[in-house]
Amino acid sequence: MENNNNYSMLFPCPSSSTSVVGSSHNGYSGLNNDHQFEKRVEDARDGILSQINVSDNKKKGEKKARKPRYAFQTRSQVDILDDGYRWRKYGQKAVKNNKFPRSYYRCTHHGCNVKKQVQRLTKDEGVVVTTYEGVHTHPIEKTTDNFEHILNQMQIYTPF
DNA sequence: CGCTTTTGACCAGCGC
DNA sequence: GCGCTGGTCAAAAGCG
Repeated sequence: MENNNNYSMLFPCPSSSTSVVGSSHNGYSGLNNDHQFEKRVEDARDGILSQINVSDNKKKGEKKARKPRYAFQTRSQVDILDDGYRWRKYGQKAVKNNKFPRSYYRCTHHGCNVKKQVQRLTKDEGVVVTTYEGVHTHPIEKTTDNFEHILNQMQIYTPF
């Protein structure tokens, strides 16, 4: 992963968080290929979940099939990190530990019930924690061009 | 006209 | 048993 501090012109969106997912959807094709990346992210999820964990089953002694959760921290000015899929915001809640509200997004796919939640750190506004829930079973219909740029501006922290 | 976003309320689960 | 936090859904408004 390359740590590029340049992320100013990467996002074509002006400043609103609505136009990104609504009118112009960018594309990519990396997440599915970055299994190793997800693995690390999965590990990091545990640590992050300690803060945002709610009612989900624990890691041990679970009988039911838990949905894969991938959490990663991203350095971005914008909360909305377009990964190529269409996301519909279905809720927003504020967490006590964070002064910033957490946004809940859901994939608007037909049968694709992938959920995504974005949370910012109170300490560092520039750090955005994105947690993906579920796996996309639908191919991406867009180009990787934009996501490649986004990846460059993404600094994945793997302290574990 | 369609789609997405927004805010509030409700429900569920867990803790004490 | 009650309270609290977190999560989800619902209805309405705005924008493209």
